[in-house]
Amino acid sequence: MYIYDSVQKTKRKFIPQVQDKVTLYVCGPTVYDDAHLGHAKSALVFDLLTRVLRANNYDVTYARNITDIDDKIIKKAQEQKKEIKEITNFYTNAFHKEMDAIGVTPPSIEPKATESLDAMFALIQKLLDTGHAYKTDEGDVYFDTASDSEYLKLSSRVQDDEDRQERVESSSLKKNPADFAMWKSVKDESITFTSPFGNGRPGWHLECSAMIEKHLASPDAKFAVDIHGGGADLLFPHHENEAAQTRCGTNHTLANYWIHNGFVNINGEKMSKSLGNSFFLKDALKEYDGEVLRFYLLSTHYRSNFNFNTDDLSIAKKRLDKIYRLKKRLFGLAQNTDATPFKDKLLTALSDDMNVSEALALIEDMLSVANETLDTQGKHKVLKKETIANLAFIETILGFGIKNPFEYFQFGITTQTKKKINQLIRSRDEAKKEKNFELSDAIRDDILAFGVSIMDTAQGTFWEKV
RNA sequence: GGUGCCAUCGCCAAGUGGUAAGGCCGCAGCCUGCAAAGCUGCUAUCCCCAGUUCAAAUCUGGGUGGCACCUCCA
Repeated sequence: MYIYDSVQKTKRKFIPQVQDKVTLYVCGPTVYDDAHLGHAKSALVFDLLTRVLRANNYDVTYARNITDIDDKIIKKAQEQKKEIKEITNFYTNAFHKEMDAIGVTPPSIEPKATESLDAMFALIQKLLDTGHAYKTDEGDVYFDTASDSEYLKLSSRVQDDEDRQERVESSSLKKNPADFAMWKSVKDESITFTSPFGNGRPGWHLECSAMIEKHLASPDAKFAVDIHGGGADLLFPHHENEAAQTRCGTNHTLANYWIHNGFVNINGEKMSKSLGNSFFLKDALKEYDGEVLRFYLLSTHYRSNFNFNTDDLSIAKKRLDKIYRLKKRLFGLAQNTDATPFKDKLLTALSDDMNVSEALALIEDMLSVANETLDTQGKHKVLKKETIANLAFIETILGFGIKNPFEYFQFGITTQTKKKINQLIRSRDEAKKEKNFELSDAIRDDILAFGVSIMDTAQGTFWEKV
């Protein structure tokens, strides 16, 4: 297994701290709004990573947090005159539902900020005790970046105070403009949490360090986790600050390997909440099967920037269709999980920093060989058995082809329409039997008008949503 | 202004020192009553310039053109 480490900027052989066991932590969503395609991409990348690790026989503990304390959540709660919990529960549930729709396996642990306050308090206290943090007269607690000689090494940055001072609204009470809040005191009426440091709420970066310490880190481990991941924009300041807190407040370095996934752009522009061009996952799921979105978002290497457009999405559908068509040809045959050369090659490709492009090329080749053999030697039992094992492995490791192949091709078609289509197909079959091709072709046009295509096979006539 | 990433066929996209994967589209053919699906065949020397090397898309230097981060962000 090889992983590109985005901090060392090189591909490294993956060696976990404890043999056969992997700890993985990924920064999850702040639950104040619907998930967009970028959230989907990130979740898919780390879903694939855990699948590949598990296929390599690693016992993976995968934690992805839910940030349910945040200024934006509080703001939304106040605007809508709702309890914070009401907001966070709603979006957490929506997130889970949408992740399920694109085939993302739930993480092993899903810690929430609201359930990790004790761990956060402990970390703040430790950093105060060791002189890495200080409390201001206003009641805020800041991390003292000057006390950490390693600060900014993670993101390979150089300190640029002058610039930062201009750009960041800096509190005069901070010792250094780069210092970041771990605890923000709150004086107004907004919802606050009680802490040994007064009422207020935690800084964003704190929760990840605290949760990792609480749920994943072994007491004497050199690294708190084997792998830490998230979107490329999190490297600075979020991960830099997390790393500083863990380095100074615990006896380990935060992570051995860092993985940062690239962005999803729309029309060449970064999709972001502030730009207002977000494509929400829930909207995409109305138009497309979740698995098509999964295939599309995973079809480009995880580190590349990804330019979303519907043309490429429909190409992704065509490619996924091919997997399902082969499944249709083998429908109803006994499952098996035999070892095959194809499975070895696929695992090797994906174990090389998740080379999905190579994996897809291998799949295309496997599909061609299987289809060709089925065309010419329909009773080739060995080929059928092997192909079924191959398809099952594609399902397990990539999550492609998990549905009933007939239902897959009926996405978005209502029961009523299905009935009508089936009636028309029966009429057409009769016309064909009577060699009345003029009539049968006319009926076919009627069927095509429903936005489906039909195909005559030895097993009968089938239709597919285009 | 600082830091970093990228530039491969009409489009999407691997490959990162050994002589250009795959997909879409297109063309030709097989199959089909005709289609659809499936199958077969065909289509690039890698942004520009210079250098290193027996050998470079892959390394180095210089251009040009995109993009990202430096502020909440997956």
